[in-house]
Amino acid sequence: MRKPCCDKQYTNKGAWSQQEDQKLIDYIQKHGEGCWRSLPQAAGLLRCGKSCRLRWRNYLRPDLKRDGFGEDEEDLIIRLHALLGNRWSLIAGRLPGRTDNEVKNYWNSHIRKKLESSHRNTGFTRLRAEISSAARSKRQANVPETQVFDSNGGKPEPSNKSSSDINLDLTLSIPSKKLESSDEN
DNA sequence: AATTCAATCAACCGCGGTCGT
DNA sequence: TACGACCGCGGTTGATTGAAT
Repeated sequence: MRKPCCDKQYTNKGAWSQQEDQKLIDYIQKHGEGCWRSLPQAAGLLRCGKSCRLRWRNYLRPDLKRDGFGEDEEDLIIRLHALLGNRWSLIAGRLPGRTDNEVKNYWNSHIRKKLESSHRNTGFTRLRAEISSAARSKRQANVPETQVFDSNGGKPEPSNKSSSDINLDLTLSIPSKKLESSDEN
């Protein structure tokens, strides 16, 4: 049987210090993202692997954008959320340099309120209608709302594409590479 | 200037799927 | 095949910061 991933008795919790960050960065730069279970001990960190993974992926990764969300990103999140629901990791996968946690936080703190208020006014109404109609046509084709991959190799149906020029191709791929070629980022 | 409240975001928790023994 | 650990994900919490009073 496997050993437990960490002994919680001997792990730190809470905010990460600069030294901890540096240890994690140094270790991953040398050895890459490997086994999170053994990483803390190997890197000399008193953290559980889960915490290291989260810190790296949400904050320390060099390819992360640290600036605010742009309008196009916000628009894309709204559209993807309409298609995927709360599949934050999938949504983040279409946004280079963004993490699932970041997208989730942004949705909960900004977009949700914006959409709620726009329901009363109009702002996003047209967009929402567009999204709903796309979702409706998918349902009519007997595709569950969150089932965006088809059964033959993961390629989405061409008809699932919205009228927008935003890339809603949900084929599994390395997002940054794929988007580098199609986006201006 | 002090206090209160709301917004934001990093981090934790628990669950489900996958994989190793 | 069963059991249990690992990994990744989504939901939630708590600390911090800024605005309002």
